Amino acid sequence: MSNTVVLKKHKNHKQQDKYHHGNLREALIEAGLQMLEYHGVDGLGLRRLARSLDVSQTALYSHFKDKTALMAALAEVGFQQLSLQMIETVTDPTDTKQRVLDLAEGYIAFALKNPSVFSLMFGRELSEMHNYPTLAMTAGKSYALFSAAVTDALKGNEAASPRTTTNALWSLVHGTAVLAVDGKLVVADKNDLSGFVAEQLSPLLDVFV
Amino acid sequence: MSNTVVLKKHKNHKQQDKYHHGNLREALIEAGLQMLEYHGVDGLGLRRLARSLDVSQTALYSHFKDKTALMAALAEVGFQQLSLQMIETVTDPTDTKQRVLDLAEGYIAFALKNPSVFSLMFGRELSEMHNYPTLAMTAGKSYALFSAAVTDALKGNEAASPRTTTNALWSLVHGTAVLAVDGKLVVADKNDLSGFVAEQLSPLLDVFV
DNA sequence: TGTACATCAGTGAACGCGCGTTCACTGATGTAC
DNA sequence: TGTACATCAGTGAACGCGCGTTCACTGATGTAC
Repeated sequence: MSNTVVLKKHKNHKQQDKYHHGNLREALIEAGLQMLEYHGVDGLGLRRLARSLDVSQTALYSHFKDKTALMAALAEVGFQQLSLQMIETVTDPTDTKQRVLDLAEGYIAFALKNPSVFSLMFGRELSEMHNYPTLAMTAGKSYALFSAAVTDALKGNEAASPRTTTNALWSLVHGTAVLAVDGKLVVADKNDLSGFVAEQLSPLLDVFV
Repeated sequence: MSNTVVLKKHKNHKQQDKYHHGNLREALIEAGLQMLEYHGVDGLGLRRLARSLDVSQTALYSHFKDKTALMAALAEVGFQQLSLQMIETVTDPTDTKQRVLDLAEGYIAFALKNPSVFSLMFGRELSEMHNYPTLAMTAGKSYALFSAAVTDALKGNEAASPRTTTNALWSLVHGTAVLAVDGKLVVADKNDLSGFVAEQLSPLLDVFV
């Protein structure tokens, strides 16, 4: 997260905490992400959120212009976590094909773990993403991560266009994620996601061989 | 559509029409599909729908148990139209590889033309799809259409599992549709969808060669 | 043929709900002198 | 060091909104006799 939690001095004075929260922006984002997963995108309400933090229902207007701005912030954190999870799933960075597969697995794992944030990140609610430049940038970084891996893996294969191949593979991974989240593709063994991903993706991955 | 429009006799008596609509169920579905596309899934409201048909806001309870039942009906019609569009897009049924490609194009064309119905069909709102057997069946038919084509195309390739390959290709097509609908993949020339689909899918379609 | 009647599609008022946003405000803070 | 003050995070009441669903009802219909 770009906005790391900073404990203000006066957090020690219990009396004063009742008025100035001191950390409301971060608290809103954290609670918002949780509420998103518990109650779905439709269940994310400003009043409900404020209630859950024991704060007046308008307090958040000191930190976000409106509901959309809050959602954009949530989506941005989502993209940061997505990138993180993708990177963390990479086992051997030197094996270019395996790297693509691992990034894909991280992508899908994130979607399964955070289905509502995931759908907020890619859904129509925030289609005016260009209104939120930092969100667009953060989303771009996630894409670049995958794009770079695919391009690397294509080295030596002059026939395939990196851009087209990236988009095709991204579609494949994204489609798998979406269908798995919505329960249309069943992940047999939840503890062996990498097995599922490999099986699901391998028939089409021979592009690289 | 399974429920074809039947003009009742009394439709000729204008006086009486004001009370008995005579065709409300079909009218609700038609108007519902329209409202879905105009105002999005969240914009689909029972009261708004009733208003648009000049009917009391509770009239629809004579035809649908509740809002979810109406949405299930809308989704079912969606799947019927999806199947139709897929079939209509097939050019040469004997060319097994081209048939897969054409069905995919029909799938994506439907999604682009009916983004909100599409997201209703696959979204979480109706995840209790098993509560609506005819919906599940109709959805199954769309899947079977694609599955059969893939299986045919794989004839002679003993290595590939039809089921796994179907799911992988479906994910690819579905992912392309979703990303295109949400504006993450840009369709350059709207009048040449088949070109876009071919370019987007071809790098991964060598499974069949 | 004419009439009594059951059926049921559609009415209209009311229920209770949660929502996003505005507004004038107040209390706590850190800072400049 | 102590005090006046600007800043601004958070308050609380109020706005107007649309929603899904319930209920007792009524009007038009087709049918059985």
